[in-house]
Amino acid sequence: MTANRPRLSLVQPEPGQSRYGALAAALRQRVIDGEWPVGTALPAETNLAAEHGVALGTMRRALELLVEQGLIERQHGRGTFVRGGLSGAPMLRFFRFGAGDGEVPQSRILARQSVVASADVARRLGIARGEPVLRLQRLRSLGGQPRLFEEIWLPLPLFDTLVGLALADWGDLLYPFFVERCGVAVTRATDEVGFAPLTAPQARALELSAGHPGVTVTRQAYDLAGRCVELRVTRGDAFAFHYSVTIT
Amino acid sequence: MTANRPRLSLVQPEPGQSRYGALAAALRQRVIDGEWPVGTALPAETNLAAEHGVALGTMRRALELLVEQGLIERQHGRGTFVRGGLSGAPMLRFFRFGAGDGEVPQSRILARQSVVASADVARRLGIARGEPVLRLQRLRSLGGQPRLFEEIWLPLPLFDTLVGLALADWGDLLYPFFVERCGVAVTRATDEVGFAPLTAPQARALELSAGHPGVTVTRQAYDLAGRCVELRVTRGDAFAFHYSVTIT
DNA sequence: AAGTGGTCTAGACCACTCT
DNA sequence: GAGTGGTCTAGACCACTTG
Repeated sequence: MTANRPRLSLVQPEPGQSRYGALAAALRQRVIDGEWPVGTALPAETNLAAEHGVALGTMRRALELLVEQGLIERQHGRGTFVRGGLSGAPMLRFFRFGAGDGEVPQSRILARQSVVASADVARRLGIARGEPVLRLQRLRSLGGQPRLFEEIWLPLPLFDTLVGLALADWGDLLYPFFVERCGVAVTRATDEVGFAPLTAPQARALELSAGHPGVTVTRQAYDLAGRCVELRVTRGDAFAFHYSVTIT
Repeated sequence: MTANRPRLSLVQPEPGQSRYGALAAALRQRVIDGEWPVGTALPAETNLAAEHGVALGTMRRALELLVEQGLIERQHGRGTFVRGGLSGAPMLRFFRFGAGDGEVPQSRILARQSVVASADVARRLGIARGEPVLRLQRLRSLGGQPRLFEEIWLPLPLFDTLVGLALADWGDLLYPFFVERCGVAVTRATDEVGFAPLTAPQARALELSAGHPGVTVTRQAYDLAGRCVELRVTRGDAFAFHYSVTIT
């Protein structure tokens, strides 16, 4: 009988790269390939070190790197786990609305269409112009009061399941919903914040007057492999906007 | 003759604290106490380790902590240096002005008064209400065009030298100026961003019309020891506002 | 009690900078 | 070549979690 002992898989750092850097890259790839799904535990560090034929300290250094990058999470006495994607309602960190502080907003899809990507949308999604995308309009409310108006573009082969799904089955938070229905985990996003008066349709959706001062947050969201999987433009009342930064 | 050999100074970690954590705290205190001024080099890690009677790896861990905290900077082959305070024109990262991109704005002090701190100013500066402060109004321009209007409060025993200093001698950047004239280095700051229409005087200073959409950035700046050494409220044109964040 | 990650040691060797 | 920080090793022991 053949023992199922772990293979020795050596990692060769590229010239100028450290061994722990190469190890981190290799482990990252194995996570991307689905070897350890979100929420599951990696092998113990001693086993990983033995498997790759490096000292324990070197493997620890590699794992620390992945922790810094937000890919994994370590818990003393329990293990090393693959982190899930972004989950909260991260858009709300920009806004302060009177009552509902920390409360999850209700979501309502106002429109859904399959369209072809315009030049601008294609550029931001990193796809070719004319590729099919799913376009959504969405209104988020707190305490019955409309607060955020969103336009969302999703690349289409990837999100096919959402094209026909009954709108009642959609969740109030999109990112956990993407994981559940499409297996897409958002792990990183960039937000760009700007100021502009609201157009008439935007203002109407938010129950404000046309030309009211508005904040625009343009988000590009990426999955583990670095593909852009969502483009979202959110608009809200500029007077409800607030944001804190610490600089060092 | 007594050799000037370095004393062995043991650091006792508090219960529940790691040794490298205690070491980092001890080194931080020595920096605050002025043992190694801004820009100078700390002793080599081997010497520091020997001086504190710990292994090299432990000392390295402590130094890594201080690097993460932004206190020091390490350069391969050169040494470990105490980081200077914030220096650039960090306010400008919020704004995009047509021509002068990356250019240092001209500054003009419009008003300077010694006053007593109001309740709000005192709270934000962390001093008692009624304490003396220096209040400034300052206009920053790019290419001759006024761009930012600032109100600044400085706690007064600390900034006494600035009370009578000829306004012509002030620099275009305040933080390097604070170091030079008052020995105060700003090492950390928090910014809070919000929108509000400009009041008539604010708009006048910026050559805009009263009620024009404005951005307000409220900054509290801190020195090495964690004291708040500046409160600054900056106002500018909302249409020039832009900001990027990456979330993970 | 067994298994996990966290701390600490004592060394070797390498890569970079300055003179 | 001398001095610095960066990498890597091989081990010991501790602290936390779980069955």
